[in-house]
Amino acid sequence: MTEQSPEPPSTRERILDAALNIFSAKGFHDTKLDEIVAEASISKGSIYFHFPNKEKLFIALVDQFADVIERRAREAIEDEAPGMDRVRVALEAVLETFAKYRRPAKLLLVQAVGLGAVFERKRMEVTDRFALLIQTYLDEAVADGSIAPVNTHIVAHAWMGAIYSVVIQWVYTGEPSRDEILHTLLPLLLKSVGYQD
Amino acid sequence: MTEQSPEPPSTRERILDAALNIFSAKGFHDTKLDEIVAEASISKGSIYFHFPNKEKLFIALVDQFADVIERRAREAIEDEAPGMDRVRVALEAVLETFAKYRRPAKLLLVQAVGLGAVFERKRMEVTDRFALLIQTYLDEAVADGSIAPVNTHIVAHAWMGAIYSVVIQWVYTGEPSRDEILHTLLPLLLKSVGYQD
DNA sequence: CTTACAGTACTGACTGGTCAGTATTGTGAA
DNA sequence: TTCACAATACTGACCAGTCAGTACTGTAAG
Repeated sequence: MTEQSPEPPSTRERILDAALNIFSAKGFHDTKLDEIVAEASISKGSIYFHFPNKEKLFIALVDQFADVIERRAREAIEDEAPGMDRVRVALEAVLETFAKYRRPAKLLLVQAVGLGAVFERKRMEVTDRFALLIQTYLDEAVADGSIAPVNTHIVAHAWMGAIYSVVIQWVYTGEPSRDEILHTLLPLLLKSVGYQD
Repeated sequence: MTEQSPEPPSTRERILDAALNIFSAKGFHDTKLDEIVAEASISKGSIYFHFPNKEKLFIALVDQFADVIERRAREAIEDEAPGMDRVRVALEAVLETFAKYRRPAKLLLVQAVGLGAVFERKRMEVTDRFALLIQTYLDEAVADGSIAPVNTHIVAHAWMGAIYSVVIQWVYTGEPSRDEILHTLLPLLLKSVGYQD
């Protein structure tokens, strides 16, 4: 994730890196802290120095990636005028980001689901955050007449699910390709609210 | 699920019932077999008489509900002529079924995700099964000219994700209502491939 | 009909491996 | 010598899975 460091990565970063690798591959419960210790070539004590427990370590990774996604989307629309173009570039940015980070994508979209109540809340928080982001821009587009009025709340969730599902499929199989996704999914979503380029 | 029995439910059924309740509420790992034992008023040994282990018990529930969904979809299209109408009634049937069975829906869409490798395979199996079903009917619709040619594989996965996402939202919050979902999501999906009633 | 044996369904106290988390000690920089 | 950080050995709660035993039903031979 953080690839600008010229200095050797800090212990904390090495833990996060290793944790990301193993959590994303095996899921939360099947990952032993001792595996992370081995992968990162650090000690168990270090993990508990930098993180209060296994759960918080996992959630730190989820938050980290959710932040990246949201930041990229916001950066992308920065110099677009309000309207449907904003929606388009935001979607492009999100899809690009997922495509670039396969492991974090799997962590967020697959491994963070179906864990107990604590994680459920986190998952809903992230989901709502993304859905609201989409909804805001959709509402803008409705307001300025780019698209016809719709229940943007449902549309936002439907879009999110569509993206998630296709990205998950890609995470597992490598298919469809990044380009195919962009060229099929993007028009599909835009058409679904009656918008054509 | 099986509501025709006049006799008291068999032990096996009581186990499945209790397991559904608890698994769907707390997830796989946070559910103790002893809780299922208490809820079903049976003994721990009984579970192991009827099921080889906890994992298989969970998967039995997943399979059970996946079968129901698929059966209802197939029944619904039975006397529709090929074309986009089949797609529409199948979607309606699936949404109705999810709406009718909230707990199994949560089990399938949330609790069956993010568990280890064994469950991953099962989840993909179910996902592919549904996606292929949708894809088949979409291909029919393309073939007979109801809609323009598209990558039906991607569309199928996108639709599934859209449905999942909205249903999950409904499972947790009760919103949007069954009717709202039908009246917003269904046109949304149909429009996404350029089809209008 | 009754006794002996067998098969099936179920019980619940017990066990043993696992693994998150802790206690303790080590170390090198300021 | 202090303090931030790291290494290691250890603990004990937890819980899936086991198994010896009970209950009940069937059945067939004497």
